[in-house]
Order: sequence, then C-alpha cells, then structure tokens
Amino acid sequence: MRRLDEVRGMATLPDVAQHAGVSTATAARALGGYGSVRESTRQRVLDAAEVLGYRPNVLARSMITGSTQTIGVVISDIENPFFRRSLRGITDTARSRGFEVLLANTDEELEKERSAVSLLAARRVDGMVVCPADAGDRKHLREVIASGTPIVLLDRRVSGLAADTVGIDNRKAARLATERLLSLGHERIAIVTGGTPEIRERLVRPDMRGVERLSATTVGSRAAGYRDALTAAGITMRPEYFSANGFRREDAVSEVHLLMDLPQPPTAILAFDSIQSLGALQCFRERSIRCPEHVSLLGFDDAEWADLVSPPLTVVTQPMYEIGVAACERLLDRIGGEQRSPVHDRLPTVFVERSSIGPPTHG
Amino acid sequence: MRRLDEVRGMATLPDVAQHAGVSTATAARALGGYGSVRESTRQRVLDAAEVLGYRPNVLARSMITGSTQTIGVVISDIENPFFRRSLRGITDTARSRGFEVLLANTDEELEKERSAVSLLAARRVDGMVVCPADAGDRKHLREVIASGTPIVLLDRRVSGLAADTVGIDNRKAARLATERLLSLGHERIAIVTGGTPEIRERLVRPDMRGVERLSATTVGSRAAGYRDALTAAGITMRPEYFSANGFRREDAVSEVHLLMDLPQPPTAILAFDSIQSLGALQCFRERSIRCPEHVSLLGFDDAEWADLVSPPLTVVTQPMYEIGVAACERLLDRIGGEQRSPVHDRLPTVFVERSSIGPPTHG
DNA sequence: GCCACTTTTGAGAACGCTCTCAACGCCGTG
DNA sequence: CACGGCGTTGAGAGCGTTCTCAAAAGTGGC
Repeated sequence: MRRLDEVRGMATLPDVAQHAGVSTATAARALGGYGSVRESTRQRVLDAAEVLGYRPNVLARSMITGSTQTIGVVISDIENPFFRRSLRGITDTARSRGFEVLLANTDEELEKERSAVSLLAARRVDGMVVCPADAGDRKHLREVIASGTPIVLLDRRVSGLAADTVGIDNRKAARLATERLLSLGHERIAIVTGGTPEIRERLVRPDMRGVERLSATTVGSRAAGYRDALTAAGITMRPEYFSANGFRREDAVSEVHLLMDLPQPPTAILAFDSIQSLGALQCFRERSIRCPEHVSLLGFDDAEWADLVSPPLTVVTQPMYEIGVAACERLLDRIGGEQRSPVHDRLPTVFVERSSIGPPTHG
Repeated sequence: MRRLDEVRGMATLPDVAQHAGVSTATAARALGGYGSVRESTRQRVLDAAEVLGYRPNVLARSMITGSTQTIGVVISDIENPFFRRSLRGITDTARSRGFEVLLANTDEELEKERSAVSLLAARRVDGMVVCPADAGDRKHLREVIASGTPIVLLDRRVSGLAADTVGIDNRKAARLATERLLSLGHERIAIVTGGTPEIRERLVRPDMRGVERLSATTVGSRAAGYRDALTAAGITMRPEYFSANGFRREDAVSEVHLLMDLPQPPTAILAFDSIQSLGALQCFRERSIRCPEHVSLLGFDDAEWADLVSPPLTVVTQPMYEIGVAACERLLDRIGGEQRSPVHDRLPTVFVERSSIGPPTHG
C-alpha cells in the first residue's frame, strides 16, 4: 500500500491519518490549520505527523490549488555582477513572501532562453523574471503571458509585450557619462559594449531606425545615449570606436587592443559593464598604458573591486539589488492578482567619480 | 469542465485528446513517445497539441513517476565568488542532464538552512547540494538523507553524515601557503578568516581537540593547516593574529586595522577568501600601507579582479567551477541509483604567485 | 428527553498525468 | 471458419493532496 514510501521513506497523509486513527480529511484539516478540528484530535494528528516525520507533498498541493509558490528566473549569467546582485534581491524578496526560486542561465542565447522559459512553464511556476536575449522573436514570452503566467522583464524592455519592466534609464545614464567625458575635453570617445557585432551595424546606420529599434535593449539604449551626447556636442561618431564582440573579458581585452592600435586611438573609453571595464584595465596593463594620464576609463556598475583596482574606477552605478527587489515585488503583486496595465520602473543611477578619468593628453 | 484552464488558459491532456478524437491514454502515448500508436493518430494528436498550445504539467507527471527532475542547491550566498562560480558549474551540469535547479541562500545562518532544506524536501527535489553552516546540529540533513533523498556536501565536510563531499584539501592548501610565507622569512603571519569568533576560541585552545573538531569546516581546516606549518617551523601561534569576526568586507577591513594597530603587527597576512583579501587591500589603502613592501598579502580564490588590483594578488586557487560540476555529477549519479558508500572528492589547488608577497622588511 | 443548532468528522470527487490491463480489429494459417 | 498473434486503442486506477457535502456527534433550551 505504500509503494514509493518504502523506497523514499516519505510518510503520506493517509499514513498520518491511520496512525492517528482519523480520516485523511480530518488529518488534512489538523495539519492545514483550516476547518474545525477538536483540539484533542488535532494534537493526536500533529503527534502522528511528528512521529512519522511527515512532510506534505507540495506537488500534490499545487495540483489542487493551482499555485506552486515558485517563480522562475531567467538571466544570461549568474556570474555577471549585475545579475548576481539582482538575483540576490529577487531571492531575498521571494523568500520573504514564501516563494521559491527556480534558476536558469541563457548566456544570451535565444535557444537556451526558449527552452528555459518552456521548461519553467511546464513546471507551472506562478510567474517569471526574465532578462530577455537582445535579439530574436518573443513568441515564447508572449505565449507564457497569454496563458496567464505573469512575466516581469529585468533591465531590458521588449516592445509589444504586455509585461512590467524594471531597470534604469540606460539612455540617460550613458548620455550623462558621455557628457562628463566631453566636459573634460575628450572628443575621441570609444565605447566597449559587450554586445554582438550586429548591434554595431545597426547603430552605425545613418538613419535613426537602427537606434530606435535598438533602444529596447540595454546595449542599444546606452549606445543611443552615447550618440545623443556626441550629436549634441557636434561630434560625428566614428564607427571604429564601437566595440561589440562578445560578453567575455577576453573579448573585451582584444577589442580594446584593437582600439588602441587605431591610427587615432580614443582618449577615453566608456565600458558598458564591469566585465568590459576589467577587460580595458587588463589591456592597459598589457600595453603599459597609464590611466587616466594616457586614456580615461569610465565604466558601468560599481563592482566590489571598483575602488581597489588602480586607478580606482569612475563608474555609473545602478541599484542592482533594488532592481531585483522591485522586479520581484512587481511580479508577486501580479501573481497576487493585480490587474493594471504594464508599468515600467526606472530606478535612479548614481555617478561615482574616482580617479580613472581626467583631461585628455592631446585633444 | 475546464475550471482552471479558463483562467490560466492551459490546455490539458484530455483537451488535446478530445480535440484529436482519441482517448487520453492514446494522447499520452503519442505525446510521451511510448507504447505504440498508429502514425496517423500520432500526427493528429501532435497537431492538436500544437493548436491548443499544450504544455505537459510536470507536477502531475512527477506525482506518478516520483521524480521531479529538480535538485536543490543550498549555499550561504550566491554573491560569494566561490559559490557563484560553483553554482554555475552545478547549473550547467544539471541542465545538461535535464535537471532544474531550485536555489536557496542561507547567509551562514543555521535557521535559514533548516527552513531551506525543509522546503526543498517538501518540494520533493530529487537531491540536494548543500554547503552546510559551520556549526550546529545536522538533524535536518540526516532526516533528508534518511528519507532517501541524496545530499552532496559542497566545500565542507560533516562528520557522521552519510553524504558525498566535494571540495579541496583545505588543510594542505593553507599549510602550503603558510610555508611559502615562512620561506620568505616571515614569522609574524596573521590569518583573516571570515569566520565567527567562536572558531577563534576553539583554535587557540592548547589541546588539539579544538582543531580536530574544527577540521570539518573550511575555516577550521585552513586554520589547522596554518597551525601545522607554524608548528613545524617551531613558531608559536599568537592568538591576536587570528581574525574571525564575520563574513562581510567591512568586517575584514576593521579586523585588519586591528591587526595593524598591534604593538607587533604581522608582516604577512593570509586571507581565507576573496572577500577578506578585498578587505585587507582596502585597509592597506586607507592606511597607505604598501604591499608587499610593508606587509605581504596572500589570499584564497583567484577572483576575476585578482590580477588587476595593485599589487596583483598572490592566491591559492581552487577549481570552483569544477567543484560545482563534480558535486552535481556525484549527486546525479546518486539520484540515478548509485549505491556505494560516501566518497570524498578532493580537487587540486593551484598556487598562483603574483606580486603581493615578498620578504619582510624587519623580521 | 426531545428538538433545533453548531461543531466535528468522513466519504469521495477532483487536480492532470502515467501506466496496467483488457478489448478490439486485422492478419495469416490450419 | 476457427484460431493464435500482433498492433492499436480505451477504460480506469492511482499518485497525495484539497475541499465540498452530508452525516454524525455534541450543545443548550424547553
């Protein structure tokens, strides 16, 4: 009669009920704390559960209630400073509200994202926090939302998707950072994006359509902000100053080398995330380039090491933990039944000036 | 007849069966790819599933099969460099074998660990990778194992628990690191452990019992290795050279300040993880202490920034990703039914010498 | 000691799936 | 034409819960 239990040793509700000499319904009431149960029987059931080491099977419960008390988180890489800090915000919030977190990495690959979303949906998570890959179709996300599972987008915005978004104003932050560089006298400012070459092509196009379509993505928005600042200052963009060739540190290192090999190398570099900053720093070290004397470096995200490298890095900080918290809260509200139309939270950034930027040596 | 579906829009197997004009059994066979189904009906079912956007309910399947294809991971902090890298190893391995990962942070708090383990058990995960808190009873772990859910311990070893362990030989690694410092001529070597004050007390006790009991924990093992090296060199340990007062960077900073305020400050510091290294570095910067001229610094774990701080940090590297992979593989093997007695994997460490250590100035 | 009323209890359906078992139609063979 | 064998199909039980509904057991007033 206890097939699985003999193997896994898990006591079930009928086991407890039998041990306490009551029906499963009564046992369920006593354990679940609903309905009304005589105090003496309640105690008897609780004791029986204790003795048998009973643990309710959440799966069975979920089948009835339709809720799994679980949210799925789909991000490109837990090791990325932005995501790991946000993830912490998400897990802390979820946990405090009684939800569990199912995790999936995508490495910015659309195919992995699709399968992750599909798997999480099959697992009937109550909702998802997704940081969508920069390109490709969003049918899989649309389907999930259509089926009634809310999705909150992290960091990135996808047009035409009925989902809440939480992030920062990337375009503005990048514009402000670029303007600071301009105000120091820099005119040859390069960006190291940590994006794909495709992004670069789109950005370089003379019509604005490229930028507009891009503004849905983080890299695109930031690139657009960079472009805004240059345009406003009357400086023409140079395509060779756009680095976009992968997400890893090695990619950034070689990209910055390429930049410095240019006949007219940039006098300042704007790195789009802390991996890119690290890559630039490593390149500088390899070439014995002094920063900020020879080149200025300005990065996104205040990593744990940002104030301890040499020189201490000037950065645009985004409230990563708070973004995670906000995203999770929004999602839990939706799961709780909130109905209003999608909202797009934009959390404030902070500019932290340290010593990695200065006036250009030859401008 | 479709109560939940009208809300969540999820098609069920009976829906698909009805749409295809077959029984649920046949639909299940066609979708599940087992039994024998006529090719034409199979196609009809598949089409119906496609049309209705059918997604199998994994929960219901799990109830039958008794397997959730999910593992739980209980670690102290995803943001910690060691854990986040290991976690990546775990998730990659799990995913490649068709398993999902349920995540929980404990912040080294036993209570959180207990509730996390209990929740995961209630969710019927097929197994868990746990990095147990350094102290306290292990009843919760023992219960889970007794109920038939395998556990693999990450990094730390718990005596008397029938669980596999994956980590490094912490005692040896610490001994080797200390010996290197000794060989440079250092005699006043301090450790910054990132542990609790209790650990310190136990280690200082004149009898060996303290150390022995500690050797089950990471900090304890490393402290023991440090002690081994000093003892072998005929140097008496100084209790004031043990820093153990929390896990955060600020804690480390103030501990190192305390160390440097000593009448006889250490000439070398051994930091037990990269957070502690960062703390030491920050303290040095605050006091304008030059490293390695004034103090040598040797750390555990080769963080992404270790070669880019100044001075580039000398470290003992552990193969964090591989530890995660090994732990997950071991666990999946157990889940697969492997029966042999617990094994304890010890992966090799690598000593990476950079420029943060040198001979003492006055020895 | 009887009736209306409340509290406590149990039987059993439902959730969505898997899987056993028996039945069905179809074939060739004796 | 009866028979065994095979591929295909459907009915229905079961997984461990929750929850509805009705029956049983108490409770108090008269």
